[in-house]
Amino acid sequence: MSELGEYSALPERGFEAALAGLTRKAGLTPEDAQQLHALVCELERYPAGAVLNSLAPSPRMKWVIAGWACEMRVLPDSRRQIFSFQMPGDVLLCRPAHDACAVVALTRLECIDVAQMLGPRRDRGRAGLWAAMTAALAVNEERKYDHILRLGQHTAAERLVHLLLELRDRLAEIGMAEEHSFRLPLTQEHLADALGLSVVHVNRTLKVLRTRGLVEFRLGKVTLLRSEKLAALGGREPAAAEA
Amino acid sequence: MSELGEYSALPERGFEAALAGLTRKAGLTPEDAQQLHALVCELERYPAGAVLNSLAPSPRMKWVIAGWACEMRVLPDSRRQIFSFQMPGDVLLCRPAHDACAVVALTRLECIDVAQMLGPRRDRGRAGLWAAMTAALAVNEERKYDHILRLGQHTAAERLVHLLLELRDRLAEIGMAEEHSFRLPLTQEHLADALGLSVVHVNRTLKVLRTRGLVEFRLGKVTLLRSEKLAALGGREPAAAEA
DNA sequence: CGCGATTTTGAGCCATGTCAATCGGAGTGG
DNA sequence: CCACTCCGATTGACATGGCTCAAAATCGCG
Repeated sequence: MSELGEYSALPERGFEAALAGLTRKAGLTPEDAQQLHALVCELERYPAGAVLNSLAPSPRMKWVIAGWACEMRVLPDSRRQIFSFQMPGDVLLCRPAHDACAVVALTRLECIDVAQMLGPRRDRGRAGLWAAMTAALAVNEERKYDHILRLGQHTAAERLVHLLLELRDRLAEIGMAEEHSFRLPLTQEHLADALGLSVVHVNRTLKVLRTRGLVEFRLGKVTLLRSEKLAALGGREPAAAEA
Repeated sequence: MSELGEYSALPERGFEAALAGLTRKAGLTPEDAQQLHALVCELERYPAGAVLNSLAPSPRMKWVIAGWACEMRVLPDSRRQIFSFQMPGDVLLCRPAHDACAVVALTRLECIDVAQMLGPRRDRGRAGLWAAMTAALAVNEERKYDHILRLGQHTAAERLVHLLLELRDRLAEIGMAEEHSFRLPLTQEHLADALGLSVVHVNRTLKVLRTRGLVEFRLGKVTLLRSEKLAALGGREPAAAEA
């Protein structure tokens, strides 16, 4: 499990991104932001590949500052399904390991355990933060509808494009995407596990998209071109003619 | 959209089932149950095919007493995806129509608008009910993980069996399933839309399962035989040899 | 008894999976 | 600096699950 690129070389930068993400999802007040900033010193760090599920029976909420994580489940025959990806600004719900899914760090991960921070003093002016975290969690749930749609109705190319567009938009919201490209610390195998495809087919599909001049994906960097065509392919606009 | 069988011929029967379901999910106190019973007079009724999404911008929570519903989304090219099924005892979240998904009644449906009932008087001893409804909603969310797994990793037969086993267990919890069979007011097309398969292939797969003596599905009644084999197929047990 | 909805079946095609080999880059030890 | 190794990306050959089109066969209902 190598890391395609370093995330959060600058902690402050990571915090800004995470803050932007949470604000977008939940409308933080400046005071909330202040309080969050004060908490950064209590950062939790995990190496790539770490499993974050709580050992205790009660779930824990963690606010991601830097790095990527995912929810996944592994079947006894080693098939794997990734349910969602989390990036800075997202909130993770870490439940006991035997639960619906495991939470795994995909890169080096920095986060704050929200329950730990807010739980004990929830009523002393931190209700706003709590609500924000909950709202962020709800956004995660919303995305599951898109994911089910991808898996149930989309073709391989559509799934790939649809997911990449989602990730681009989310990264753009936290200022981690450029106009036409963004860094993606995922392996083609991760994409395959998320999209219900084989690695080989993900690769072939990427090749097709590359050939059509729509998507570049090399060295952890994704470039998306011809947004209109892509949007059509990803099912965001009424379908259009072929490229 | 014809109805395969009448649900809730006996309102009281429906209420008992719904109560059992909610209790299972949220641990109601006897007082809570009493309060719920008092609310039954304010029942909402919808015909099969009705769309329940709220017109108002705020979401509404509805407790299903009798009948089936589903969350679904229709793509511009008429592909359809069903995200979840709801039966008595489940709680529906009806959001504005342009949202992530539509909520559609699959049979005649009877339910109680929880927000309407509990919202205004939430703090007067009804907090328990509110919590129960929220807990029930969370159970719905949990099931989405299984659904994603089905769509992403399972073969047609596995998806079908896995879904039928889920529905059987849920019906059993509310006393609406017999030892080896239960009534299922769904069309093969509904199953197809939920499982990301074509109707034709659902039909063929059912035929295979029928031939193997595992599943009968006729006239809205499902019969499941040889549970061990089924469980293995549905991925509930470590895999076993062929039937 | 006829109609619309659903279920079944057949034939043929295409998307996607599997198996297996190669390639390329990054890190490691000598 | 080179040989080695590992992981991930690519590619080819081939198998097959699931889709489409189209037509019967059934069922529920008026």
